[in-house]
Amino acid sequence: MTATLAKPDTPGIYRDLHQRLLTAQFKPGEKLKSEILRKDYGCSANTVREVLLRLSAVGLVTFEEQRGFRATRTSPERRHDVTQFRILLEQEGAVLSMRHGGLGWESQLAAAHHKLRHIETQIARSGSVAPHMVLWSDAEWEFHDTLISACGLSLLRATYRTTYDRFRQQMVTQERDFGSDYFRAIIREHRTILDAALGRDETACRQAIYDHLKRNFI
Amino acid sequence: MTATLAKPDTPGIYRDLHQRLLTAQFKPGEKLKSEILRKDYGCSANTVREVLLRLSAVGLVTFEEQRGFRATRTSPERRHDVTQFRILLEQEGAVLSMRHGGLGWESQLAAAHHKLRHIETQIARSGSVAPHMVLWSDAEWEFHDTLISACGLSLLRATYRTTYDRFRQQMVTQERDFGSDYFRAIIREHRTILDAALGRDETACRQAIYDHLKRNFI
DNA sequence: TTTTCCGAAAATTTTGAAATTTTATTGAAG
DNA sequence: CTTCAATAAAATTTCAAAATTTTCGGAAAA
Repeated sequence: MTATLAKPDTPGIYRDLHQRLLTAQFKPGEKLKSEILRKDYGCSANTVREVLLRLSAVGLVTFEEQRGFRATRTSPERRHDVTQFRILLEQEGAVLSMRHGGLGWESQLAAAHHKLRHIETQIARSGSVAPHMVLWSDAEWEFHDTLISACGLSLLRATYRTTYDRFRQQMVTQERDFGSDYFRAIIREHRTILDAALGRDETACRQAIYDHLKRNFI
Repeated sequence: MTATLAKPDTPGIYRDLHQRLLTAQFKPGEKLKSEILRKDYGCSANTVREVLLRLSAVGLVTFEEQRGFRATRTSPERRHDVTQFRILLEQEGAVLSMRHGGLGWESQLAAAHHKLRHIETQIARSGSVAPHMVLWSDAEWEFHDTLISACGLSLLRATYRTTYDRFRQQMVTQERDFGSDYFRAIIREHRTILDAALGRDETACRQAIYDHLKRNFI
């Protein structure tokens, strides 16, 4: 994979490393040596350093002065932390969206949910996630992002983005059963969130978001 | 000021620039040219770049691909955004602290408030903030940070730190009356927050935090 | 007058290598 | 056999300069 990029294209290197970190192509805590990555991408060590510095800004990479970069470690504590914070941001963002969002928001949310549901149904039927993984990832993100998109706070939304990515990074290494049953449950949960949001039921929406994510820290 | 630092000490440069950004020593939107800063600190352009990259990660500096760095702009919209987000994080953090915090937390909060109150009283008496500015800044931060310190979510606390700094950056440029009346009001507000927190009154605490910050976006 | 297009100057990004620091290895002493 | 120090190797950080891109100014065309 990791196609050798034509020219020292920093944004491209960033995207590629970002993707690799979110799909567990580095073991948690694994050292990210600029010398190695330099060869992977055919650029200088400094360019790699710059990208790693940016990735450490969003928490996917851990930086320690004078001792380089590592893929951020995973642990039950981190998973708990990132999950709880994600719940908090998503709940508050969703509630604000329900207050401020208009018909446009409702439509976008319904659209995002429709697409997500379609993909998840396919996965549940086929029983295997792998061939749909990228598609599903994008659709899942779009649904959750749309949910909070009308909150009116760009900082909340930006923080949610990085938190969502950290969440993914923590979970992708977790070996769990992603079979049909899992996805059938997920489908129900997304539907419940959608209904609560469109019904402007704040308490129900908070609960639905919690229920959707609680399996990740119990 | 900006003492010429002995050796290429990146953390020191970071702290100094951080401080300068929070005390409005750069105009909002002002270009931060590595060539200039390079001479200020007697280091290479690359070291400056690295520091600016890190500052852009916490939002104090704005980075645009191929067109360098600027002190983050201020605007009514940004002030609104950062204030609302700060309120949200502080309210949630405080409520969680009130649920999880024990006697240790109560003591620390009381201590932080005592120190803050002492400094604010001096300022209100003397009528001028300037000579106490650094002291007050530190004490104010410590009080608000302690308030949320028992929330149990390190990500919330870390996000609050950067949000608090962004808030400061947005506000320092605002020419307002920081006379005795202002500080007498602030003293009351901090006291109200303290009482609500120690009394474990979640609704009152939420309200007190809101009242403390609402002047910044109305 | 306004717009567009060149070329010069300025600024940013990237490089390759030197300087510094950390980590690993080896061997002597307890 | 373990502990510690000295040294060698490896990795990170910094530098100064080259390569690239943007910005600025003025002339030509509309």
